[in-house]
Amino acid sequence: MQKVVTLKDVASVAGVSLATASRVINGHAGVSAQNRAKVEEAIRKLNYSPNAIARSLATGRTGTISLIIVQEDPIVPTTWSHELPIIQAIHDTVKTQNWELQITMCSYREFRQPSFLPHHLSRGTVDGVLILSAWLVERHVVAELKAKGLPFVIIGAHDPDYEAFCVEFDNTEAVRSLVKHLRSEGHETFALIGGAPDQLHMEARVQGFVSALQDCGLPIWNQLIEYGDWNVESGYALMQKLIQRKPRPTAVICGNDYLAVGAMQAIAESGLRIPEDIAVVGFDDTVVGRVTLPKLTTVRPPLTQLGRLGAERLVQELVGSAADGDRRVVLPCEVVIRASSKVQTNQTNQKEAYRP
Amino acid sequence: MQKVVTLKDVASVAGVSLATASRVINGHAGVSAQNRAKVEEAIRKLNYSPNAIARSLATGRTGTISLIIVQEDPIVPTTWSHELPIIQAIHDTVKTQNWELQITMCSYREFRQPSFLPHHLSRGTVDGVLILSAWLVERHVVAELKAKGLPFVIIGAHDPDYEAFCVEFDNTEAVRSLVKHLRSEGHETFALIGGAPDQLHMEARVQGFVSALQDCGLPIWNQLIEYGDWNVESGYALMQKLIQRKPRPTAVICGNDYLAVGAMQAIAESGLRIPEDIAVVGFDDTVVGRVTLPKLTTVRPPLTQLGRLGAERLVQELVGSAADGDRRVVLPCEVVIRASSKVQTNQTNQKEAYRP
DNA sequence: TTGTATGCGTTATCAC
DNA sequence: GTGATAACGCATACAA
Repeated sequence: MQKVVTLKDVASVAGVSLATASRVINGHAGVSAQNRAKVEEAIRKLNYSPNAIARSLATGRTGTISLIIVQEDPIVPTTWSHELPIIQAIHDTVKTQNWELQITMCSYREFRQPSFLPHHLSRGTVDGVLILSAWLVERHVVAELKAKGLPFVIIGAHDPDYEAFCVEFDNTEAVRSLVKHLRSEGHETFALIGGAPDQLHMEARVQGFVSALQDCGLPIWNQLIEYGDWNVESGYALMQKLIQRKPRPTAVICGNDYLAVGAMQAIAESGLRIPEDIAVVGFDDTVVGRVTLPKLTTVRPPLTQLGRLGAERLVQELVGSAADGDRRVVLPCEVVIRASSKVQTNQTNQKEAYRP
Repeated sequence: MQKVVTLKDVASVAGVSLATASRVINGHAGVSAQNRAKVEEAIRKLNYSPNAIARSLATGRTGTISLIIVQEDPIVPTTWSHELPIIQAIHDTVKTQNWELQITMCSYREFRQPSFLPHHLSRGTVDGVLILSAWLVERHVVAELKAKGLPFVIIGAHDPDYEAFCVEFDNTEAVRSLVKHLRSEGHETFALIGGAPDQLHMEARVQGFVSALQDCGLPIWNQLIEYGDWNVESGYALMQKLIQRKPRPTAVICGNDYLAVGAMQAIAESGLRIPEDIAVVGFDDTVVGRVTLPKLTTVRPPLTQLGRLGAERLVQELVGSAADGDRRVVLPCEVVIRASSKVQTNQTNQKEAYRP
């Protein structure tokens, strides 16, 4: 337990006042080169580093950002694969800009409670907040943050009135692209299976699904939409139901790759062929979609970009350099077409580079 | 931006001194019931909550724990699936005990640099440290933390001298169990493929592999050990090499499930059967092992327990209730036997419940 | 350019 | 029981 060295020590060793030492530390102008050198020497000699707590108390700024990760309850491990690149990008961006990151995870249920935010943020230990959620961020949350004067950014979701800055990706357009692709493969009977319908991205995908079918002039009764969980088992079970339908769908869009893999298993067991009898597409481009046979057509959301943009925006807000741009940023997704939705014309079993 | 209410406001509204108000807040004895009530009333009325920063400065304690996640460089997303349950468990444990969690990720290369820890921890903003790593935590890191008087716990690794408290799981014994299982299936020629050999758990697995073969009385030349990355592509490539070997291994133990899936693809392409010609087993029990055909035998490490125990231990240390037990905790793994290593005797295609 | 003095919001140590 | 008051370590307005 080494004696903790304070600014006072530095000042006395350097033979200057506390104020001068402080000025050097903070790079303020108006210090003679001579004194500056002496202070820097003392700092090195004493191996001094400022106490961030004391500094925070004096300045009113903490230098830390709170990341609130809103999750399913109970937690679904498979959704993690979707959130991780976002979190990673947030972390890297925040750290690069010399901010600390404090992470809190909570369920959507907890997050909605009126007492959650006050309890979590009343400590005065953070300067800004990032909310990573798949659900609507309700008005009272936005109001609470605004009342506290805490800058915040919503990542992956938005608030009902689009009052807050948010960055999302375009789920609607992604599904529309999938439908278009499947349509070009000759499909006419579509189904959609997904996880919890209360999540915003699911809502957006359903919307894309419906609107795309309308655009194609396909009758509404062709819509077959089923909800379950975000996992393999759910995909399996829902697909079994779909196979019984008349007319049987020939193209199934799944809310994520796990659902899709489950669906593929159900199709294979029933003796039908993929994609000849039923085409399957997933969402998220996770590794499971690359180890199935056939490989899975899927959607690759710009997760890293999402996290980076959200974090960058918050930091800008915090340092006061935020431009007055659109409050809502919607990023496009990339559709990755593989064999599960496209009948191979040439037999070149193209090797695809592994993309994490 | 609402006016921030301080303890002074509470005291004046309650008509007592700062000290008395503080005593009530902190639940100290020696306050009259009458004054206590008045203060509590004022707190409610003003919606007061203490400023954690000021409190930290006064007490010298911050109430936050730093979690340092040491990762591959560049980051391998697949290792995340291994770390996530640990992180989740750490988070939940820490939060339940009313501590804040500050998370930092860094590469092993960064972590090793002598300047990393000082830079990261010199701010005085954390009371304790959790290190989540797959690599050896070097002496200078341990020394640095001890010098700072910061309690810390190593999760998933250890230091060279076992001076620090650490919690790991038993990789050696897990591989020994796998070998024993495969031996009982009649295998005599074993191979091991894994990721980076510098990681501690890989080292331990190799050790288990070698010792188990010795125990079985199998000649050392039968050892076939190959290293690559932790992903599907690596498993595919390494397996292709192994297939060429004479004698050809009939049982392959893979460092994780992704490697195993890649290996299975290579075996399938070569026209060999799993498990009749070559048995394959993985590690980690991730979802990919449940969507392959046949399903993958694997090892399920006690990840949640690992995180919980580590975090609990640190908290005990911080509140001074740590018992003087073993400094090293080694948790057993569970072997999950599926069709990729066991020739089915009965044709009941048993449905296994999905376990995240 | 430099130093003195005050405040940041708490806790804790005294006297009372 | 209670209330001044001195820390805690730093930043900064102000005076010099």
